[in-house]
Amino acid sequence: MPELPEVETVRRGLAPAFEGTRIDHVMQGRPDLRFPFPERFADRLAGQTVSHLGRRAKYLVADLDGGESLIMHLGMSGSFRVEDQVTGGDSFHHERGKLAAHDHVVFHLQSGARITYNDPRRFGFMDLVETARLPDHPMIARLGLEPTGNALDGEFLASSFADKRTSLKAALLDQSIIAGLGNIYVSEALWRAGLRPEREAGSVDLDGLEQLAFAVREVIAEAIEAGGSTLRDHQLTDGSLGYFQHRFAVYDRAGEPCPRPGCGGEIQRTVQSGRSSFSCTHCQH
DNA sequence: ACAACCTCCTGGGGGC
DNA sequence: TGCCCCCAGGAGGTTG
Repeated sequence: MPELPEVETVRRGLAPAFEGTRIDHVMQGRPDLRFPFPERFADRLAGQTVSHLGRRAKYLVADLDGGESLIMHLGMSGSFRVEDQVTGGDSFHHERGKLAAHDHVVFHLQSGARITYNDPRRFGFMDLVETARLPDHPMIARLGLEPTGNALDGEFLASSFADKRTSLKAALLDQSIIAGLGNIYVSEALWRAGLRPEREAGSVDLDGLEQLAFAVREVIAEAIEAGGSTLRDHQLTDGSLGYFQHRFAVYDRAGEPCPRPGCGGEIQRTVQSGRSSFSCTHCQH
């Protein structure tokens, strides 16, 4: 699933089609994804206009002019596609209820465009909440710092990681500390900072944490710039691909030489709480 | 409170 | 070709 850079890329692709156009109607292919859709989901969206499509961590948030916000999470395998100016019988076909495999929600817009949410594994979800109560939503309320701004620095990590016995890997995946990192960018950031994923979070000194904060912000910024990473499912909303995966230093590169100049180490895959970590045996400590 | 599992679900790839 | 097992970008829930 998409991590923050992929979700931000999706947001940028969707915003021009979504914002400022009325939602004529919504087709919903099933009653639930990871969770049940909220009551009268499709009816509540019909006739509304998306005033702004934003993002918080890995969540997309579409503010509606009726005072509610639509929260969308892509889970592991969710994606959107935008089809402009749907023409002829194809559109008619869709409105009659024919959905392609794993298409779960179709937004029919007044502009004539169609936005389709597809999610094979169905770990994603959508919810509606009063915009004023968005900060209190259970999935939003506990989120930590965005890794995109100045607030994420060594001091912040020092106070967040103090006395933490858990690994750096687990601490960086904890969305209540930094919100938006996932399995790929945690491995990449730790490699850039020269820190082992298994290292106890509370054991890193301030200098190391400053390097880590810098590495997280840098890798996230570069990945957003590149349009995210395309592994299996993630594509941009127009069907094109992000290309940050070509710049992975360690992710999914077990057995390859460490790309750090002069290092000479080998990248290894380890498993922590059931998830893969990739790191260099030589230059990460 | 914390940390290490397990779980939801489908599909792709590798080994035999 | 088929089958079976493992793996996958998330994260809430349960266990100890």
